[in-house]
Amino acid sequence: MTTARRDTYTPETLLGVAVRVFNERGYDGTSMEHLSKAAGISKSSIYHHVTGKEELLRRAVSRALDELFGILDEEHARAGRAVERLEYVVRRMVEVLIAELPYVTLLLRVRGNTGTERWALERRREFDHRVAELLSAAAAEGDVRGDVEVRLATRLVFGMINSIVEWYRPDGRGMGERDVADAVVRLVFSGLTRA
Amino acid sequence: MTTARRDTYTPETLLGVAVRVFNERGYDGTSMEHLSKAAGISKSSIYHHVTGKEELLRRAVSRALDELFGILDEEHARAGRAVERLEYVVRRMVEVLIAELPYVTLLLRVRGNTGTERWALERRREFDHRVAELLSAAAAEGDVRGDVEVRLATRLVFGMINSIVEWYRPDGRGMGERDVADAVVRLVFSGLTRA
DNA sequence: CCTTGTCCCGACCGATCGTTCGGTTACTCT
DNA sequence: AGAGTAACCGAACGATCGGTCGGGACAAGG
Repeated sequence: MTTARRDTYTPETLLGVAVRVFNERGYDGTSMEHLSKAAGISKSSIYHHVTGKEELLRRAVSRALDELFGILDEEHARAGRAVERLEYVVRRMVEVLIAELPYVTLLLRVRGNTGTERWALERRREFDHRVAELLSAAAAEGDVRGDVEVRLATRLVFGMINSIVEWYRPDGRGMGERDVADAVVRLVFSGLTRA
Repeated sequence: MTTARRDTYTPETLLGVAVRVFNERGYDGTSMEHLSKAAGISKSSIYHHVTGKEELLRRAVSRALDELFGILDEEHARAGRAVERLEYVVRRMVEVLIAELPYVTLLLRVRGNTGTERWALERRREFDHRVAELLSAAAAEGDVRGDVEVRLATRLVFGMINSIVEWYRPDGRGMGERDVADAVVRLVFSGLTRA
């Protein structure tokens, strides 16, 4: 049992392949046969590393959820004026979305057909709720406009941020995560209109 | 062949049922058996009305695309300052999304596994491009900020608008499409920050 | 009455689904 | 050299997939 090992799969490296295929074809649209072709091993070999298709999904969405909830525990998300904490969380969400792009992409597309998917949807709702509370606090402190309902605004802002997974591709020397985060923060807080 | 007919399916009424199930379970996650249960007729009877599963998808996304492209032909989308045409298109997109909610929802979720899905993706890209041109024109006329790239801003605005299908439910006397459209226009052009 | 066509059904098709199983290869450790 | 085991494979499982087929119920039109 040496530490150095290669050109063989671990659950983690197999997960990388699976998540990529899941995102290309959709979870339901991906068969174990598709996964085996993409991984270059036989269908039955996959079961040597993981218990089945659903474990791959669970591992992937867990990783994404852990990263997102981690944001809320960071210092800048817990101290200061609510509007500043909100801006920090928005910026960090963009960064996490891009850093963990395939995993978050998968998370944002689950429909709720299996137990794992329903659990993921529930945790997502919990995260949304935590951010909505931030926005609500910022409104109470008078730092954001009061003529748009908090719940509605939260959903629209989440919609903007989450849409990143639909088009961002990390091709060399396009825009970096910093550029995207800046643009999102600017649009969310100041809008399109000329400053 | 009288005109008055009822309590029997037409391709259109069957489509309504199918689109609802597609949105609940995902297109790939929906079997013809699921559809037959939801429609209350046998699986084989479905083939009396439509040629198969994919025709249902094609009819649904076509309807959504026709409504969206229709916006661009309306008078207010073709005359006036670009920024005003853009605001009109944004508002009308929200209205169409809500009026044709299940059909647009399905359109926004296609992945590209079949020919029909790839065609839908292509037409969506074409629509996005048309709106991006509007935003570009508004920037050239000096009415929107120049420090956010047009292509990036378009995608983010689309992300915000399209996210409506993920949470809007037409339950009686919640917020109407007018409220949502107002909020979207306000956020897109002026942002969250207190006016 | 009988024909015609609409609407629907149960039974069934070959293909593919996620998963299991028995066995083989190849490397590590003693 | 021999034992143990991690990584892998082909073949096959029952279930379900999208779709086909021949025929029955029923109303309209002659």
